[in-house]
Order: sequence, then structure tokens, then C-alpha cells
Amino acid sequence: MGVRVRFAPSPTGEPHIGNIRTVVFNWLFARQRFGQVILRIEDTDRERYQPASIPVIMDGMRWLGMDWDEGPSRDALERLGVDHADAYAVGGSYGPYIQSARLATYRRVAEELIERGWAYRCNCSRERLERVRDRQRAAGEHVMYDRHCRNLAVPVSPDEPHVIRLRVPLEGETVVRDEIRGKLVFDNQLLDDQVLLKTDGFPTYHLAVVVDDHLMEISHVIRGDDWISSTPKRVLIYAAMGWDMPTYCHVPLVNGPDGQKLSKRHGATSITEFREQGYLPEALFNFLALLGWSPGEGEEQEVFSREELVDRFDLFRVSTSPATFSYDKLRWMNGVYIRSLSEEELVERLLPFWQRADLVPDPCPETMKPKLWRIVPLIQERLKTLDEAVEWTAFMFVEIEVPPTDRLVPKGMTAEESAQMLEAARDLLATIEPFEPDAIEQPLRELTDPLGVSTGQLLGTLRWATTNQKATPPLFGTLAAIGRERVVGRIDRAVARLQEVS
RNA sequence: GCCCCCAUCGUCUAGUCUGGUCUAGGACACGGGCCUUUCAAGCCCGCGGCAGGGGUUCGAAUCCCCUUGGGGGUACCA
Repeated sequence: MGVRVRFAPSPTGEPHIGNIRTVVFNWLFARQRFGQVILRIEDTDRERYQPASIPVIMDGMRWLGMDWDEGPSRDALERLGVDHADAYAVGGSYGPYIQSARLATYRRVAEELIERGWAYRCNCSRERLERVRDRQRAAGEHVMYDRHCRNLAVPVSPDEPHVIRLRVPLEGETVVRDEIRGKLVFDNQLLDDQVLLKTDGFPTYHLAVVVDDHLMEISHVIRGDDWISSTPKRVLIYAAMGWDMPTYCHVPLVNGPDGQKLSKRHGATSITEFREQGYLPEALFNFLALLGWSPGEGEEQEVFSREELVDRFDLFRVSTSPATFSYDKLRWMNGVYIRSLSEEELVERLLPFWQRADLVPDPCPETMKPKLWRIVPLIQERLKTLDEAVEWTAFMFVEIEVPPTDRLVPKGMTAEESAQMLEAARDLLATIEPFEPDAIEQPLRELTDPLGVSTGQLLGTLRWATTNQKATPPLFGTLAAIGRERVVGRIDRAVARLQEVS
């Protein structure tokens, strides 16, 4: 039987990067085995439901280069109010792929479970349930439903509001085979009579996921290990219905640097944020694939193309212990990918960041392209994220403040000497032809001798005068990028400021 | 509280299944050096770990038990 995996997000907000890592594992496994990836929307929680997050999730997957073979159809998406439904629609023969469109199926299975003696109706109020739990907690007992409605002399009528609960066996054990962790054994006595169908007619996750995974013929359930402890409840449903179980693979969760669940306070957590902060999708994808998986066997490679990952990923080698998300390492890897980009490619990727910072008009005028082409090689090996290009290059696009005088006077020189030095540089730069890095470099260097200053004194001060920054890309290229007119103007203003104080 | 999962440098990890070749290897970060007009990049060097305690064994990071620590679950959330 072929591999069929699913990604089943619930549209309750921005997808968390930890969940995305799990999607990456699913996707890699499916592609490697020439299987299918199914996207299913689990919108059974009506209270937290946010329809706007559906396209966000889909955009995020696409941005990371992950496609899906089956998923919501155009009609289904339109019914949910998704704009440009066409762009996201895939469809497939196991639909609908949105749980709110499958309510009748869940109800049918729930009723069948009652008939088979594996479920029962319950009309306990939330207040009563809370009281029971409070009492159990106070008494230090295992907190679970007290099964009040399980053996009522007169069962709860189907006509009054009620939920349907799973009738968990009172004895014995439920065994879950996990392909990554081995055999997991659970004592049935500790399993709750889980609600399967809520009063509002929607299924809970436990019912819906089992029904859908079965009907959609999912072969491998690859998900976070936070689902482990509730797995036996679902295994019981399979058993009750006489269905074959999928292969379970529980992968470790992703924590923040402090070992706690990764959250906004640690940094970016949603794909949208990573994108806006200037991470390359191919770098993030590579990084995510290594979060919990490694090629092993003395292999030391860490930078892998998508194709290599598809080829070499091994689901059954995935680690069992949680990983900490290291922004430092991601930044490093992003830099590796940025450096490997062609200059054309990098210009294209940088453009939106410059435009968002209002340094470059949108659309970018053709006349501006040569300037961008000049800039990119100067910053390529300095960038860790794309958005850093803005700070690195802003002074090449817009006018700067005149630097403070103490920055314009190098060690061992007076303000007057420095002013003279800058004027000499100014005169040179005003006339040099062409105003290109190669043409500028030699004459400028030769200026140090007659002036009796060091290269550091001259270039360092010139850097401050023309950029108002301590660190910049290589100076000769930078001057050329700024342009002769502006360079001369900036030096003049710097000299003027020095003359004020001397 | 109860249940479950996990445990190698600060972090990601190789090694654990199939004990010896591991005085534990790599990467990020960090420190130092080289290069150098600054910042990067690159190269070299360094720092740094088998959570603790019991077993089993000629021999344990590797197998078993306990403790500790971390994480997860404990909902008419997913």
C-alpha cells in the first residue's frame, strides 16, 4: 500500500513553527516514498475558529515549497469565505477535506459506536463535570469523568441535548505501537470516557481524526508527541469499529531557548514572521528538517538541498527527545544560503525589503537597477537575513546626518588636521574618473603618504564622514554606490562641522 | 495530584538498538589568532558534555533499576 500522510491544521490562528516542522517531516516522508500529501482542515472547534487563517496556512506551506496532492476544493473554500479560492483549490476523491463538511459522517459513526456498545449518551452539565473534577483534584485522584451516565437505568434520550462518550473498557491495557518509540502501553483504568460528539453536533478531535484518517486511507500518522497520551482513546475507536490502524510516528516537540514551549517571547514563531524578517524559505526548510532529524552515521553535512533532503530523510531515525529552536543557528544557515544566491537572485529577493523601507520605489524604476546591482555584491556576504540589507544600505539611498565631531577626528590627530585630510580626499574624489571602486582605490591610498596619516586614519574618517556609520561594506565600493555628488557633499559638511569646533 | 514521554558540550546533534575501535566526533554560539580600511566572509587554534546513584559485565555514553531534572497530557481545544 502506498504512503498517504496528512497535514491537518486547525484554523485557529497563525501556524506555529513547531507544527510546521512536523509538516516538513510528513512532506519529506511522502515525497521520498512517492506518496500523497493530504491537507485537511480540522475546523471542529467553533469557538476558536478563525477562517482567515486557512489561506495563511496554505500560503505558508507554499512559501516553504511544500505542495499537497489532495485538499479542499474550490467550492469548499468559497463556502468558508476564502478569497481567491481558485488559487488554493486542489480537491481529490476522498473529500470533503474540511471537517465541518463531514458532520453527517461523524454522527453516523458515533451512533454506530453506541449500537456496538462502545459509546453512550451523556447529558451531564458542564457545572457538574467541573464539580467532579474539582473534587477529584482535591482528593488527589486521577481526574476524569465519573461515568455518571454510563449505566443509567434509563439511558439519556437522543432527543434531548447531549454528548456521546466513548465507553472505555474498565480493565486491561491498550497498546500503541509507535514506529519511533516502540511499544507504548496504557492502563485502561486511567483512560477517560472521552467525548466524541459535542452537544453542537460537531465531533471532537478524537472522533473526527480517526474517522477521517480511516476514510482517507492515511497510512502514516506523523504528529507531535503531545498527542501520545491521548492516542489509546483513538486506538480504542479503531478497535471498536474494526478498522485497521495507521502507522503511528510521534515526533518530538520544539522548545524555545529556555526549554519552554516556543512562543512569541522567544522570537518569530509563525511562518509569516520568518518571512518578514528576511529568512529564505529554503534555509528555513533545511533548518526545520534538521530539528529532530539528522543524517547520522558520521555524516557531517548540514546544508542540504530540498532534493537531498527528500532523498536522505529517514522518518524512523527521528529523535525521541525535544529540540530547542536555535535562532542563532538558523541565522547562520540563512547566511549560508544568502551567500550561495546569484547576484540577480539576491537583488530580486532584496527588492521587497528595500521597498517596504521606502528606500526603493515600487515598482522599481529601470534606472535604479544599476545601483542595486552595484550594491548587492557589497553586502551579500555580510547578510544573515534579508531585512538587514536595509540598515546596511540606507545611507546609499537617502541623505545622512552629519556625524558627531568626535567620530570625525581619528586617534592621534587634531580636528584641524582631520579637516585638511578630508579636504584632500574631497578634492581627489571630486575629480577622479571614472567614479568607480578600482579607480578610486589607488589614488586614495596614495594620499596617506603626503598627508602623513595611516590608511586607517584616512579611510576610517572618510567612512564616518560619508556614511555616518562605524561599520559599512568595503569603502571604495560603498563610495561608488553612494555616488560622487553625495560623497563630495557629505565630506564638505563634515569638514564644515570640524571647522566650527577648531 | 495523577498519567505519559524524554535525558551526550550553552544549543542542534553523531555514537545507544548490534556493550570494547569514544582519553566521546561534527555544527552553531563563545574566546583567541591569521587576513584586513571598518564590518563580514574565510582559515587556524581553543573553551565545553555522557544529570546523579546503584546494578549486570573482564569491560557501559551504550543494557537494567531508582532518583533528579525537563517536557507533554489530564476539556463538550486541537
